Amino acid sequence: MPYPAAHRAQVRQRIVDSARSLFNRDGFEGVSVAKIMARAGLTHGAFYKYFKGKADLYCEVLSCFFNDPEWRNRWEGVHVDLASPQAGPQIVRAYLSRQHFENVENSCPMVALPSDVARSDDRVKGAFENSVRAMVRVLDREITSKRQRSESTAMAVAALCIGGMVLARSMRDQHFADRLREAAQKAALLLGGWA
Amino acid sequence: MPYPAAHRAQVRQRIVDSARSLFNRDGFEGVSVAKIMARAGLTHGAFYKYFKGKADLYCEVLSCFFNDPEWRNRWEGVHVDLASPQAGPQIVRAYLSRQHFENVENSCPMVALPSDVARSDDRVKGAFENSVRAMVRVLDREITSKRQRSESTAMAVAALCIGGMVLARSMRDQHFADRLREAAQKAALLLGGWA
DNA sequence: TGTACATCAGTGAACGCGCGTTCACTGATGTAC
DNA sequence: TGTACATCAGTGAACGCGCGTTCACTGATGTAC
Repeated sequence: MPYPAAHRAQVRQRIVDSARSLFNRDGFEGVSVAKIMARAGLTHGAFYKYFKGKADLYCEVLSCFFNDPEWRNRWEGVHVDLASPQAGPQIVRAYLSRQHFENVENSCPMVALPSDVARSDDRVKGAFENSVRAMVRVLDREITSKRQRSESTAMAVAALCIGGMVLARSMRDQHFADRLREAAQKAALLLGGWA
Repeated sequence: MPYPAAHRAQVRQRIVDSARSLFNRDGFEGVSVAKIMARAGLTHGAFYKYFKGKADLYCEVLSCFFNDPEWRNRWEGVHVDLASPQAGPQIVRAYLSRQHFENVENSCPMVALPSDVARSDDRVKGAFENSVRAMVRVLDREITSKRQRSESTAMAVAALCIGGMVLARSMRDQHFADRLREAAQKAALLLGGWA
């Protein structure tokens, strides 16, 4: 077999990385297959050797963020140590950090794409739901160590993290955006019992 | 002057109403000028007699929801009385109600469109920001009556209302969506001091 | 009341464009000998 | 080691399509007389 097996996996990953950046920045409909492939260093024709269609790639992008253990190191200067007893507040602070706010391309797709997803089909929603569930699970574990019946709280903290960031990103006035982000952070820490 | 003055205003309003429903359902890029006009009972050519372009109409849709006092009666069976001492919790319950969740076309555009807006230009963001500010202002007034320094809390409650609904709308599993929505509602009532 | 007319609301063909996807092809690669 | 070859990664022209916007035109309307 010509070409080493690793080649295919590497190229595929390059396409997914390119797509995540571009979908985060321009949304599903704002990005063309040709642009994704160009950023990955290829032309559009090769795309269909790797994916069934544009929607398939979208699902993969939506699934890969919280499942990828690297997400914690994605925003420069922001530190999350899941083994620390401070993991809960660390996650909230990282998620609602200015770094995450500014780094749109390396953003969590849950912040950049939720209204797109709400209009998509069940496959896309399923991929998105898995990411939300993963986030709620992590938060839940950090909260249960302190109180009982925390899943509802974990969901609310996730909604505040994601919703606060979505809202802040849609503001024209950067100062108002900062205040929204900080208000969400403060309330999330309060809800989680970390204030 | 042929045609009564009211005619122009009525037709314009029909276009805006049509656009709000369609943008809510399919997003800015998912809706064509021709579809908006067809729903308003016209053909696409007439559009440019009323608006400078598609983006202008989008700004108008984003601005008109909270400024329109009718928003409180938009979801069947949901009651909000701003004069009542219970106005705060009433707003939260209405916003995070199942009726608002299900009625996508008559939804608040802040729920249906935030990730679209985050990718748009400053005019669009400005229109969206005005709606968010209007919501925060209403919530703030309801909270200050109970505590001091509440603007940060009002912002967090708004982020929970909007963010909780955005997230719930993006779920595949309707049961999980309900739980998210109810968790956000519970936490928002707690934060507002109405629990 | 009836009629000619100016106004302007609305129509629909046309424009240039970028899209997702297909497919016949080119050419780089590792393997067999 | 050198060479012929099978495999398949990648190319780019082509397809049908829907888009936002423009514009010359049609025709419904209220008004002037």
